[in-house]
Amino acid sequence: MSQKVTLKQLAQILNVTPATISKALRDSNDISIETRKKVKALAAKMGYRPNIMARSLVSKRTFMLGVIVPNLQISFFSECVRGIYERVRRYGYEAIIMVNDENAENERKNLEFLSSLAVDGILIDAVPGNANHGILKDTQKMGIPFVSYDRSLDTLGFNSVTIDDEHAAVIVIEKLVADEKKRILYLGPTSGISVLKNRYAGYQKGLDENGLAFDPDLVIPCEIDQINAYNSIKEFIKKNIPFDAVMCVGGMIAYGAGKAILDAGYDIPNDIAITEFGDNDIVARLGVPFLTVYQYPYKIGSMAVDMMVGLIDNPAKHKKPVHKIIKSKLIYHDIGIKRKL
Amino acid sequence: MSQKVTLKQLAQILNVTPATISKALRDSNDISIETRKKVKALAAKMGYRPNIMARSLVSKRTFMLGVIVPNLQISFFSECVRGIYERVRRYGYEAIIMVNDENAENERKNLEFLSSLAVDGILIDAVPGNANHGILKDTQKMGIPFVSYDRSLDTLGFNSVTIDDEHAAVIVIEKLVADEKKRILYLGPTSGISVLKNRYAGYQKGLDENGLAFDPDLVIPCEIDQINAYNSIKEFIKKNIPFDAVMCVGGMIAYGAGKAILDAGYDIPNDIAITEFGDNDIVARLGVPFLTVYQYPYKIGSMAVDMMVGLIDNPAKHKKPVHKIIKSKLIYHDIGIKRKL
DNA sequence: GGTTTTATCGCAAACGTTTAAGTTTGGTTG
DNA sequence: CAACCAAACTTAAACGTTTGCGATAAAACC
Repeated sequence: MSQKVTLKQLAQILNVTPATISKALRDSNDISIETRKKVKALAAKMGYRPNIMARSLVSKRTFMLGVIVPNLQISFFSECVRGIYERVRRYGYEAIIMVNDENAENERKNLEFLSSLAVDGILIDAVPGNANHGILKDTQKMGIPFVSYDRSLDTLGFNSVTIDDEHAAVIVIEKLVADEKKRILYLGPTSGISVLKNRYAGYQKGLDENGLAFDPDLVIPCEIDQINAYNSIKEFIKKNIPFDAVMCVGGMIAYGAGKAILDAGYDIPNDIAITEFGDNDIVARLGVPFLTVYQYPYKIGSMAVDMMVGLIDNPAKHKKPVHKIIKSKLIYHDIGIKRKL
Repeated sequence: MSQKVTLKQLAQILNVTPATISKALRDSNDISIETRKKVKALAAKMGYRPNIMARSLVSKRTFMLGVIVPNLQISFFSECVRGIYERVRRYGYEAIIMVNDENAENERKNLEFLSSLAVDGILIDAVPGNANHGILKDTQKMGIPFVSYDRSLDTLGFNSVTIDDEHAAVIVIEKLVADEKKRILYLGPTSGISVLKNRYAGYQKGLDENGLAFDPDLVIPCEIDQINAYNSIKEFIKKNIPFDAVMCVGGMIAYGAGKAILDAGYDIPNDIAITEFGDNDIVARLGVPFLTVYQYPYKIGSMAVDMMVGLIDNPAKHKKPVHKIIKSKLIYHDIGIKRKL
């Protein structure tokens, strides 16, 4: 055993044709039971591993699902991925995980690779913007089905699994108001992907429903990036505009913002409360309590897989896109409270 | 454009053979410049994507590297993976990421899949135990080179990139002793993978060098699992054996142990200090200060890739296994300290 | 006993590429 | 002008599978 074992080699040893081996291994009743036994025994002994590429070339199925995820550092995403690959395996597929790092160029390469690999379907949490809409559309037309998770891609007509962002944002505001907060900052992009738009809409709706006036000065656009969030808040604090809470669109931003607030000497959450979406581990690094929207990422992932498998098995469903929305849950993290006996 | 475009189709349209298209796309100077232009233009227009499987079948190279990682929830691992895939891409490869979830059975399936995929090499952070040593050895013999990262696999003669676990553990003890800690628990497996053995050895050596007696009662075996760690500490506390610090072999364990200690009403770190390896986000969830060994996971990943590419390009290096050791850094996380102006 | 069935296997094409070797055409050389 | 050469393709085999169809022989049927 010093190079890869092939069907042909097994065939030669047993004095039959490769076809016989192939059929024997797949338990075709074209082949006698005894021959099957012999073949399987030899295959096991020689450590035979079928070549997926050769198989897929003819069978037109790879039983691989492409997964594109923004990054693996944010626990929300890694939980999604876990939901995906655990579920995928149950269906007899394998997940090919690719990271776009919130970068359209990377995502394009991911898509090109996955379509070159001829995966049976792609689960995607796409970057903001429409830079890749062309490739996405093309890839879909080539017969590769898509399901978008977390962030929906309505304009492309993909099936999707998302959360109730707008409603969740409203609930967050409600809770902040109940905590006597009155001047709530919104930190993050306000447009682009659906998630952002919905959260921003929820922010406005929440203010309205709770008798607070919308103040454009309290909306701070910033990129989805720690450093950028840090600097944005730092600059804002310099303006001396009073505020008592920051609603952040995600964990990275919440961490950067929280750090800036702490560095400025404020108390979280007494002076300024912070909230985020995703219940991300990284926010805990601040060591202060925070409010978060838990989005059941594992469930998002596994449901996206269910949807995809349905799509593959019954492409007719592709006609009308299906959108699943998962209900989120508000959580208050009491981190940093020292306990004593 | 409604199904996959192949070389053959392009050839038919341009009235040439598939071979011509293939060569044109790879800029062979077998083909005239104008033909090349025409071919490339058409390929772009039709959205042609080469079929990786067909290509790899003949070229015997996939330019894919398999990556096996214990999980993606622990930030140490996800950082390793980031180091890997970013580096891998620079070399023109793609990373196929698989998770074993610390489970030998999963890992076996991962290995079988990767070898079926005929990846050009496998980077592995293997599960404890030798359940898969057989497959690992076989897979290697079939011509797939291995590099182990984080955890080494000495007995199999794989190249490896690891950290200075033993020395790091000694430094941790040193620091704890400087903080007046005298009865230091060791929590986690003491044998199995190299990492565990080395940390345990460092624990003993550290005690010795700092004038503390080794007490087997202070060594608590437990699995690498939050719940298990929680229960282990909970049980230990019931015994009323005094202790003032816990050295945990990893983030999961540190989190479980820390929770148990807090639940029992103790103060961290004043009553009991906790330490871990990996600087994992999850420990921050406790909201208390902790001591950690930062292991430069990104560097571990990228160096493992360098090593692998070297191995692929020059298989002669396979003769004598190379072991790289990365120096770690001690960090004290001051989480949970409330700041005021 | 002739015919039909059944079991067991071989044959050969196909999947989409790559590549060494061959072919044709036209031009250059001595 | 014969001999050679380079340019620009084509041919065909190969990579490791799968699969429908055909072949053979033994068994079963009436």
